[in-house]
Amino acid sequence: MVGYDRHAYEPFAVTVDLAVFTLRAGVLHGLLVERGEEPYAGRWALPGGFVRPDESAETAARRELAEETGLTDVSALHLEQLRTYSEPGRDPRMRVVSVAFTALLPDAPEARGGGDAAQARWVPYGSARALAFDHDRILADARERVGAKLEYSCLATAFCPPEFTLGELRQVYEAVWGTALDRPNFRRKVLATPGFVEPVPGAARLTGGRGKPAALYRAGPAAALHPPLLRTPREGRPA
Amino acid sequence: MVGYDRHAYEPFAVTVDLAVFTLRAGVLHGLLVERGEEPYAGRWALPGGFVRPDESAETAARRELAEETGLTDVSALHLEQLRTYSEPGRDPRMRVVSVAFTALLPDAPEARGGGDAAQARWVPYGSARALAFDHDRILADARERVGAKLEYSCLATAFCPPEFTLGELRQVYEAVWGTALDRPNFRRKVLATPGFVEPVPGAARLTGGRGKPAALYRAGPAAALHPPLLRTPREGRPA
DNA sequence: CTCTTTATAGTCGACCTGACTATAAAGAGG
DNA sequence: CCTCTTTATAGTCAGGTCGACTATAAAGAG
Repeated sequence: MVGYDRHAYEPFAVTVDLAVFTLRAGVLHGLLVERGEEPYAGRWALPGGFVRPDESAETAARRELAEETGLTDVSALHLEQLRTYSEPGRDPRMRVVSVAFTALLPDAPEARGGGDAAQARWVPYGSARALAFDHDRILADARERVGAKLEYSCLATAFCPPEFTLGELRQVYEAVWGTALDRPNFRRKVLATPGFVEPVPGAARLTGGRGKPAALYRAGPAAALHPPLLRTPREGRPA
Repeated sequence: MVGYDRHAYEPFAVTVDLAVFTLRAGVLHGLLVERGEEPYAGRWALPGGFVRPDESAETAARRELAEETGLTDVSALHLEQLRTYSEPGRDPRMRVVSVAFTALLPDAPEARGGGDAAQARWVPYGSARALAFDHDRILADARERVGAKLEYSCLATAFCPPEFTLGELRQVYEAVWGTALDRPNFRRKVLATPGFVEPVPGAARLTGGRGKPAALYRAGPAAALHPPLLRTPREGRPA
């Protein structure tokens, strides 16, 4: 970044795009909005919008998410920069550089449209196709990144409510990776990792559906998983 | 990215910044350029510059690196997006969004200044302090990212010439991690990972300095390390 | 009451890893 | 020439991790 004044520089439009994931009934869903205007009017796209002059990209991402989806506690969700997409021609009208983010949500409030979005909807990841711009690729990149981070970080708890069972935590891995995990082994691994989860002390037990009630856990203070929980595909029902 | 036409959007300047690393005599070095103009005139900074209207950020990164350092075979080096820095005020004069890249070089040709850089120099990582703008942070983020990627990818070979010894490969890990590794264990691990390295067939043996001559290896086809080579600090001389 | 589903405890063997010993092959310096 | 140092490489050994698997407990469905 040397010599601003020697080269003429062209102004760019800078936007943020958000790949927001959640789990609904054990299936990975992404948040999409329907475009109301050209180009790609009527097509589904990732939520996002322009960065304002006084904002960082992170701030803009939280604002746009709140505006377009009606999510309230935007300050609490897990937000992480994915990468920046800058290919010329990715927007047919002008030169747009977009900083993409990945966000993870525990609960899935039915999204409402708002702001610039005609409507917003949670779509199963496998059904999110033919999005506007290069958003197919951004969404795929985001899923791959999330899958990789599950291996060596405690990111999975970001998909869970404040108190959760180990079965719910396991479903996060199974949904994102698309593989089935051995229940006892998963339990042993998670409990053996210091700071990953900690039991809810009040002997609280609860369950959603059938089966033996499960103990509740909270996310622990750890951020990284050492050693990691590796993705080793196993034949069997893909969750 | 919905509704370009409803919100006024402000133009931004978009730049690239490069954190370029290499190994010289077993020590991690970063590439810095001296700024010739205000602001931060005379201060050291990361190489980089403005993205042109017809370029992607990746293309701009390779061009700037060639211009400012005289590196010739820019197409071969390992270049990877780090993240984008967009805080308002990170440039005192205007709103600049910068896409940061990390690059790894095997050999370290003495860098020459050029383009906008008054001069370019390889600086030991520990001595690269008080850089212009937020480049201290970018450089630190880049080193941390490289260190993490050494664990679960075959990235280390990007620091090595086409043919290298396992001792040279081990020095990469030791220099970036700042820890000493057990020689026999490192060798066992690397050779046990399929596709990480493959022996140079022609019974070629060579060495640089003292000690028994070492066998030569080439980078293999693998990109990921499964299972990973974990960073487990050990007391002893920090390389 | 039985079947299904889920949670949880535990076992067993293969494999990985860290720590360590030993041997080989070069240069440095007397 | 001899010895010391340095590096490469082979191998050993014990502890730990992990995948596969069995078993038991506790709930709901029918």
